[in-house]
Amino acid sequence: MKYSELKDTLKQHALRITDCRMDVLEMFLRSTHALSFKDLEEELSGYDRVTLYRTLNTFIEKGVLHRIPDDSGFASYGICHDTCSPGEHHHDHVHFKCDSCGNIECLPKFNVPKIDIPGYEIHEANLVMNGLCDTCAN
Amino acid sequence: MKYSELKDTLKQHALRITDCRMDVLEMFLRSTHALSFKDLEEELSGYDRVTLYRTLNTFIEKGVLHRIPDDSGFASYGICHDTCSPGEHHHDHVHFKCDSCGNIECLPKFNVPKIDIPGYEIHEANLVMNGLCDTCAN
DNA sequence: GTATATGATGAAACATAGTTGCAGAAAGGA
DNA sequence: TCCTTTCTGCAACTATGTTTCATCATATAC
Repeated sequence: MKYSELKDTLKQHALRITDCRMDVLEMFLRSTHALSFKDLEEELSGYDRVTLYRTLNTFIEKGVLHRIPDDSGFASYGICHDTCSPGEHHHDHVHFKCDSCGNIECLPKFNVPKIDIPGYEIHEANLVMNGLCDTCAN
Repeated sequence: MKYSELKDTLKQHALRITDCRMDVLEMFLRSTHALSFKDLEEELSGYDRVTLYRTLNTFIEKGVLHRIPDDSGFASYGICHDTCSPGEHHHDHVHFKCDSCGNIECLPKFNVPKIDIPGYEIHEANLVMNGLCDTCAN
């Protein structure tokens, strides 16, 4: 990923260009799967824990990343490929967590089916699947 | 809920009859929605935090309760209405969390749609919806 | 009913995930 | 270059959940 492209991405989201943000963003764009806080902390050990947490939260606010719920309580984060605006995320894709390697993937090809519940107002739907990914299953 | 029925339920799951388990079970059977740890702690303040956590974990192991994933990291728990055996849960119903009152409900009438991902082996699927429940929406 | 083995409880300490306040440093515009 | 804004690092704090161990209760065998 080119430095100038990373910079443009940050600017597009009205974010200041800082070392930490550049490195975090680069790491997400390079990765094929979602990243946990632990992943970031291990690879970007030069930054303070707090700064990494704040960077993640800022990215979520500005629509760069989305939080992926996980039954184990560990949060993971994925790049927003859709058109997410600050404060408003529109993700209707399925997430998958491999029980073997632990990787979490966004599956943009699979949409969460719309379910209508009478009397309820649905704002968001998250579908997380568990099992074995194509690498671990074979 | 009758005392004798609660006792039978515990016995059916090979669990010893204790005050804490009876009270926790009774609370779940009485509630219309899923309960968080906080809910339990507030209402059953006579028991130690640790005991409540252990009771919940035991119930999950034995197939009495199931854990409901939540984007905010707070775990919630719901009664297993299906035929869950110790160590093996079979839940294919949808969960709903109200953004207004915070209540989490199991929706046994709505099943999680089966999605087949080529090369993947799916063991479990969780669908959590957010929005306004029928009480808060009207 | 009493003894006994097994399992449950409470208290303290520990572990982990995430947040807040504040001083100093860096980014970006004038 | 100056100045305002906002990031960063550090320390301390909060919240959620777990482990250890001594004590106590439950179920079962006698």
